[in-house]
Amino acid sequence: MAASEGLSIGEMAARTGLAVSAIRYYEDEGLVRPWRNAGGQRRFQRADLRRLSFVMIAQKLGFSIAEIRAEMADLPRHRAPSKADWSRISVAFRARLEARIAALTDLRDRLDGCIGCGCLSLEACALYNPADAAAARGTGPRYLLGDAPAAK
Amino acid sequence: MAASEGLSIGEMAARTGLAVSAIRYYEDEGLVRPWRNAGGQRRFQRADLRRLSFVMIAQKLGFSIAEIRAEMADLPRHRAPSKADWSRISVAFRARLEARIAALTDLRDRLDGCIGCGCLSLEACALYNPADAAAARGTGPRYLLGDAPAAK
DNA sequence: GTCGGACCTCAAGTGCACTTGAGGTCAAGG
DNA sequence: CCTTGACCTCAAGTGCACTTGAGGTCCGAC
Repeated sequence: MAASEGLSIGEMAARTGLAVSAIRYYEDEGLVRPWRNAGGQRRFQRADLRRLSFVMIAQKLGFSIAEIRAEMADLPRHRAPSKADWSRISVAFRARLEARIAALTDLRDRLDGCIGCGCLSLEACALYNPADAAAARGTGPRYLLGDAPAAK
Repeated sequence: MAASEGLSIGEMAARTGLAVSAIRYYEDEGLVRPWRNAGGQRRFQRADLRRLSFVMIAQKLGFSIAEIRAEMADLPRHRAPSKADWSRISVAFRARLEARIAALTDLRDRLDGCIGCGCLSLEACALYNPADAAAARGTGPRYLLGDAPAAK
């Protein structure tokens, strides 16, 4: 039971609540980088629990995998991230979060004056202009609240 | 140019900023119900501009088509909805919106104490429990912030 | 040593919200 | 009357975030 043993994918799944298949998918997406044991099975660092947790939270907040990958790019690849590393991420993340909350609140405040009144015939309503920008972004489901998905 | 002429799908697209194909899709989904002219082309009421606008805003807020359909179910099907109809919807909608904002704010407040500290090893962190509920909901992309998709 | 469960890969399927394409019909201006 | 562009239907494709399945390997307990 040396510290170098690492956690199996099943243990990771049990501890995070993620499906095993989801964790493998996240590996494909570059969000975690387990090593392999002699038999070819994945072994995870304890710190990877945090990485996956971060992924889960960010997902819940509406960030795409690409965005999350970008957000986590600042974490050290091969060593367990320190408390300071996570704090740095947290600051950037919090800013995005604040922006999202502000956008929602703003929308809510305009909604009262907008949906109830006659301006929903649009042309003049400030609510739609941001939507137009999103509409120009091609196929697939749109990203929420106008945040551009992080490229590549 | 009698009032009974109605708007073509192209006009609707131009006025809402939606793609023509998206409007047809929304019809398939039951979000608008245009009638057909002699030649089989769709004709829309002016009030449908509002319906589509509502769809666009709700989409931006992260509601699924099914949820939006449920939300709009209270609107009169065959007559142009009155200001009172829209206000009713708006109230319900605003409540969902408030809940979403509250969830985000709450999450943000916990994030500071959570991501920066050691608790992201989870097991005890209040952030994950809601996520577990979402994980039980089967295939496909998860809905944001724990709102259940409207059934049917 | 053998058995079952956990693990592996790779390909294909799923759900949502659309878009694109093929192959045609309709309507308004010249 | 004829053309051109807007419109029609229906089937298939797309991107994201996964899951499911087939077919096989590994490992820990008995």
